[in-house]
Amino acid sequence: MDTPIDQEGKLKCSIEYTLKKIGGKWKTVILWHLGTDGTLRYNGLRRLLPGVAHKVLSQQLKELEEDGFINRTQYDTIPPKVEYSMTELGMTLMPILKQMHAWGKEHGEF
Amino acid sequence: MDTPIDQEGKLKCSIEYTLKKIGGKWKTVILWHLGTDGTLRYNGLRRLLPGVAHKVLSQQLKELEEDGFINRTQYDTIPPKVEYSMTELGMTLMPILKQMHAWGKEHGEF
DNA sequence: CAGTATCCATCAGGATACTG
DNA sequence: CAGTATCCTGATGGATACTG
Repeated sequence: MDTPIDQEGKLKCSIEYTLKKIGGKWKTVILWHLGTDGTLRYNGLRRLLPGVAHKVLSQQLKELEEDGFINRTQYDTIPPKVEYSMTELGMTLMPILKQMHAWGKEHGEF
Repeated sequence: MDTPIDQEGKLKCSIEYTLKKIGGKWKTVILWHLGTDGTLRYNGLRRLLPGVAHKVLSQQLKELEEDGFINRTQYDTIPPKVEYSMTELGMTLMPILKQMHAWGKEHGEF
Protein backbone atom coordinates (compact mmCIF):
# COMPACT_ATOMS: atom_id res chain seq x y z
CA MET A 1 0.00 0.00 0.00
CA ASP A 2 1.06 3.56 -0.42
CA THR A 3 1.42 4.73 3.09
CA PRO A 4 -0.85 7.62 4.02
CA ILE A 5 1.77 8.90 6.43
CA ASP A 6 4.42 10.82 4.61
CA GLN A 7 8.14 10.53 5.12
CA GLU A 8 8.46 13.63 7.25
CA GLY A 9 5.74 12.33 9.50
CA LYS A 10 4.01 15.68 9.39
CA LEU A 11 1.24 15.39 6.87
CA LYS A 12 -1.93 13.62 7.72
CA CYS A 13 -3.42 10.65 6.01
CA SER A 14 -5.31 11.67 2.92
CA ILE A 15 -8.43 10.09 4.35
CA GLU A 16 -8.20 12.42 7.29
CA TYR A 17 -8.05 15.32 4.90
CA THR A 18 -11.22 14.22 3.18
CA LEU A 19 -13.00 13.63 6.46
CA LYS A 20 -12.03 17.05 7.65
CA LYS A 21 -13.63 18.62 4.61
CA ILE A 22 -16.93 16.78 4.63
CA GLY A 23 -17.09 15.44 8.17
CA GLY A 24 -19.36 18.17 9.49
CA LYS A 25 -22.63 16.85 10.77
CA TRP A 26 -24.68 18.14 7.86
CA LYS A 27 -22.18 18.63 5.10
CA THR A 28 -22.53 15.28 3.41
CA VAL A 29 -26.29 15.57 3.44
CA ILE A 30 -26.22 19.09 2.04
CA LEU A 31 -23.86 18.06 -0.73
CA TRP A 32 -25.92 15.00 -1.45
CA HIS A 33 -29.07 17.03 -1.91
CA LEU A 34 -27.39 19.63 -4.06
CA GLY A 35 -25.74 16.93 -6.12
CA THR A 36 -28.91 15.01 -6.76
CA ASP A 37 -31.62 17.67 -6.66
CA GLY A 38 -29.57 20.34 -8.36
CA THR A 39 -29.98 23.95 -7.36
CA LEU A 40 -31.76 24.68 -4.10
CA ARG A 41 -32.68 27.78 -2.19
CA TYR A 42 -31.84 28.36 1.42
CA ASN A 43 -35.20 27.48 2.88
CA GLY A 44 -35.67 24.66 0.44
CA LEU A 45 -32.52 23.14 1.75
CA ARG A 46 -33.68 23.73 5.28
CA ARG A 47 -36.86 21.83 4.67
CA LEU A 48 -34.80 18.87 3.51
CA LEU A 49 -32.81 18.89 6.72
CA PRO A 50 -35.32 18.53 9.52
CA GLY A 51 -33.88 19.72 12.78
CA VAL A 52 -31.06 21.83 11.50
CA ALA A 53 -30.72 25.20 13.19
CA HIS A 54 -30.45 28.40 11.21
CA LYS A 55 -27.03 29.21 12.47
CA VAL A 56 -25.67 25.76 11.83
CA LEU A 57 -26.97 25.57 8.30
CA SER A 58 -25.61 28.93 7.26
CA GLN A 59 -22.33 28.05 8.93
CA GLN A 60 -21.93 24.79 7.10
CA LEU A 61 -22.97 26.38 3.85
CA LYS A 62 -20.35 29.07 4.29
CA GLU A 63 -17.66 26.50 4.95
CA LEU A 64 -18.68 24.48 1.96
CA GLU A 65 -18.58 27.61 -0.14
CA GLU A 66 -15.16 28.57 1.18
CA ASP A 67 -13.90 25.11 0.37
CA GLY A 68 -15.14 25.59 -3.17
CA PHE A 69 -17.66 22.79 -3.10
CA ILE A 70 -20.76 24.89 -3.65
CA ASN A 71 -21.80 28.08 -5.40
CA ARG A 72 -23.80 30.77 -3.69
CA THR A 73 -25.80 32.96 -6.01
CA GLN A 74 -27.55 35.93 -4.52
CA TYR A 75 -30.34 37.80 -6.27
CA ASP A 76 -30.83 41.28 -4.90
CA THR A 77 -34.57 41.23 -5.06
CA ILE A 78 -37.17 41.78 -2.43
CA PRO A 79 -37.67 39.38 -0.89
CA PRO A 80 -34.11 38.16 -1.20
CA LYS A 81 -33.35 34.96 -3.00
CA VAL A 82 -30.25 32.87 -2.70
CA GLU A 83 -29.50 29.75 -4.63
CA TYR A 84 -26.98 27.07 -3.83
CA SER A 85 -25.54 24.62 -6.30
CA MET A 86 -22.60 22.30 -6.68
CA THR A 87 -19.33 23.38 -8.22
CA GLU A 88 -17.19 21.16 -10.40
CA LEU A 89 -15.04 20.45 -7.38
CA GLY A 90 -18.09 19.59 -5.33
CA MET A 91 -19.16 17.11 -7.95
CA THR A 92 -15.89 15.25 -7.53
CA LEU A 93 -17.18 14.30 -4.10
CA MET A 94 -20.23 12.56 -5.47
CA PRO A 95 -18.62 9.13 -5.78
CA ILE A 96 -17.90 9.21 -2.06
CA LEU A 97 -21.38 10.41 -1.24
CA LYS A 98 -22.94 7.79 -3.47
CA GLN A 99 -21.00 5.07 -1.69
CA MET A 100 -21.98 6.44 1.69
CA HIS A 101 -25.60 6.68 0.69
CA ALA A 102 -25.63 3.14 -0.65
CA TRP A 103 -23.91 1.75 2.40
CA GLY A 104 -26.22 3.51 4.83
CA LYS A 105 -29.22 2.34 2.90
CA GLU A 106 -28.02 -1.23 2.98
CA HIS A 107 -26.92 -1.36 6.59
CA GLY A 108 -29.03 1.20 8.43
CA GLU A 109 -32.53 0.74 9.77
CA PHE A 110 -34.49 2.25 6.96
CA MET B 1 -33.97 10.54 -6.57
CA ASP B 2 -35.04 8.40 -3.70
CA THR B 3 -35.52 10.86 -0.94
CA PRO B 4 -33.38 10.15 2.08
CA ILE B 5 -36.08 11.55 4.34
CA ASP B 6 -38.73 9.00 4.97
CA GLN B 7 -42.46 9.55 4.91
CA GLU B 8 -42.82 9.83 8.68
CA GLY B 9 -40.08 12.43 8.72
CA LYS B 10 -38.40 10.63 11.58
CA LEU B 11 -35.59 8.64 10.08
CA LYS B 12 -32.40 10.28 9.07
CA CYS B 13 -30.78 10.34 5.70
CA SER B 14 -28.83 7.17 5.08
CA ILE B 15 -25.73 9.25 4.52
CA GLU B 16 -26.09 10.61 8.01
CA TYR B 17 -26.22 7.08 9.29
CA THR B 18 -22.98 6.19 7.57
CA LEU B 19 -21.28 9.35 8.74
CA LYS B 20 -22.34 8.64 12.28
CA LYS B 21 -20.68 5.25 12.13
CA ILE B 22 -17.35 6.23 10.66
CA GLY B 23 -17.28 9.97 11.31
CA GLY B 24 -15.05 9.77 14.37
CA LYS B 25 -11.80 11.61 13.95
CA TRP B 26 -9.69 8.44 13.65
CA LYS B 27 -12.16 5.79 12.62
CA THR B 28 -11.71 6.04 8.89
CA VAL B 29 -7.94 5.97 9.26
CA ILE B 30 -8.03 2.97 11.59
CA LEU B 31 -10.29 1.08 9.24
CA TRP B 32 -8.17 2.04 6.29
CA HIS B 33 -5.04 0.65 7.87
CA LEU B 34 -6.71 -2.56 8.98
CA GLY B 35 -8.27 -2.96 5.58
CA THR B 36 -5.05 -2.51 3.66
CA ASP B 37 -2.39 -3.74 6.07
CA GLY B 38 -4.44 -6.58 7.50
CA THR B 39 -4.10 -7.54 11.14
CA LEU B 40 -2.43 -5.07 13.46
CA ARG B 41 -1.60 -4.98 17.13
CA TYR B 42 -2.56 -2.15 19.41
CA ASN B 43 0.77 -0.41 19.49
CA GLY B 44 1.38 -1.09 15.84
CA LEU B 45 -1.80 0.76 15.10
CA ARG B 46 -0.74 3.52 17.43
CA ARG B 47 2.49 4.00 15.57
CA LEU B 48 0.53 4.46 12.37
CA LEU B 49 -1.57 7.19 13.94
CA PRO B 50 0.87 9.83 15.12
CA GLY B 51 -0.69 12.02 17.73
CA VAL B 52 -3.51 9.81 18.84
CA ALA B 53 -3.95 9.56 22.59
CA HIS B 54 -4.25 6.24 24.36
CA LYS B 55 -7.73 6.89 25.58
CA VAL B 56 -8.97 8.05 22.24
CA LEU B 57 -7.57 5.11 20.34
CA SER B 58 -8.98 2.50 22.68
CA GLN B 59 -12.27 4.33 22.68
CA GLN B 60 -12.56 4.40 18.93
CA LEU B 61 -11.46 0.79 18.69
CA LYS B 62 -14.13 -0.22 21.16
CA GLU B 63 -16.81 1.59 19.21
CA LEU B 64 -15.66 0.04 15.97
CA GLU B 65 -15.75 -3.35 17.62
CA GLU B 66 -19.23 -2.75 19.02
CA ASP B 67 -20.40 -1.72 15.60
CA GLY B 68 -19.08 -5.00 14.26
CA PHE B 69 -16.50 -3.48 11.93
CA ILE B 70 -13.42 -4.95 13.53
CA ASN B 71 -12.40 -8.07 15.44
CA ARG B 72 -10.49 -7.92 18.67
CA THR B 73 -8.47 -11.02 19.45
CA GLN B 74 -6.81 -11.18 22.81
CA TYR B 75 -4.00 -13.60 23.62
CA ASP B 76 -3.59 -14.16 27.35
CA THR B 77 0.15 -14.20 27.30
CA ILE B 78 2.70 -12.18 29.17
CA PRO B 79 3.17 -9.65 27.89
CA PRO B 80 -0.38 -9.36 26.60
CA LYS B 81 -1.02 -9.31 22.90
CA VAL B 82 -4.10 -8.02 21.16
CA GLU B 83 -4.75 -8.14 17.48
CA TYR B 84 -7.25 -6.13 15.50
CA SER B 85 -8.57 -7.04 12.10
CA MET B 86 -11.47 -6.22 9.84
CA THR B 87 -14.72 -8.14 9.91
CA GLU B 88 -16.75 -8.94 6.84
CA LEU B 89 -18.97 -6.01 7.69
CA GLY B 90 -15.97 -3.77 8.07
CA MET B 91 -14.79 -4.75 4.63
CA THR B 92 -18.06 -3.48 3.17
CA LEU B 93 -16.84 -0.02 4.11
CA MET B 94 -13.73 -0.29 2.00
CA PRO B 95 -15.27 1.16 -1.16
CA ILE B 96 -16.10 4.32 0.78
CA LEU B 97 -12.64 4.47 2.32
CA LYS B 98 -11.00 3.88 -1.03
CA GLN B 99 -12.94 6.77 -2.52
CA MET B 100 -12.08 9.02 0.40
CA HIS B 101 -8.44 8.09 0.18
CA ALA B 102 -8.31 8.70 -3.54
CA TRP B 103 -10.08 12.02 -3.24
CA GLY B 104 -7.86 13.25 -0.43
CA LYS B 105 -4.80 12.22 -2.34
CA GLU B 106 -5.94 14.07 -5.41
CA HIS B 107 -7.14 17.26 -3.74
CA GLY B 108 -5.14 17.57 -0.54
CA GLU B 109 -1.68 19.01 -0.16
CA PHE B 110 0.31 15.83 -0.26
C1' DC C 1 1.93 -4.69 26.12
C1' DA C 2 -2.42 -2.98 26.16
C1' DG C 3 -5.03 -0.86 28.13
C1' DT C 4 -8.30 2.22 32.19
C1' DA C 5 -8.98 6.31 35.06
C1' DT C 6 -9.12 11.26 35.63
C1' DC C 7 -9.49 15.46 34.63
C1' DC C 8 -9.62 19.16 31.35
C1' DA C 9 -10.07 21.95 26.92
C1' DT C 10 -12.31 22.89 22.85
C1' DC C 11 -15.61 23.63 19.83
C1' DA C 12 -19.09 21.93 16.82
C1' DG C 13 -23.57 22.27 17.21
C1' DG C 14 -28.17 24.15 19.06
C1' DA C 15 -32.22 27.54 20.85
C1' DT C 16 -33.84 31.79 20.34
C1' DA C 17 -34.24 36.42 18.96
C1' DC C 18 -33.26 40.10 15.89
C1' DT C 19 -32.31 42.27 10.92
C1' DG C 20 -31.66 43.99 5.91
C1' DC D 1 -36.53 35.34 2.51
C1' DA D 2 -32.19 34.58 4.13
C1' DG D 3 -29.67 35.28 6.99
C1' DT D 4 -26.58 37.37 11.86
C1' DA D 5 -26.08 37.84 16.78
C1' DT D 6 -25.96 35.82 21.35
C1' DC D 7 -25.56 32.75 24.46
C1' DC D 8 -25.27 28.00 25.93
C1' DT D 9 -24.51 22.88 26.27
C1' DG D 10 -22.69 18.46 25.62
C1' DA D 11 -20.03 15.35 23.18
C1' DT D 12 -15.53 14.69 21.44
C1' DG D 13 -10.99 14.69 21.91
C1' DG D 14 -6.53 15.28 24.57
C1' DA D 15 -2.63 15.01 28.47
C1' DT D 16 -1.13 12.46 32.00
C1' DA D 17 -0.82 8.91 35.31
C1' DC D 18 -1.89 4.39 36.91
C1' DT D 19 -2.68 -1.02 36.22
C1' DG D 20 -3.17 -6.19 35.15
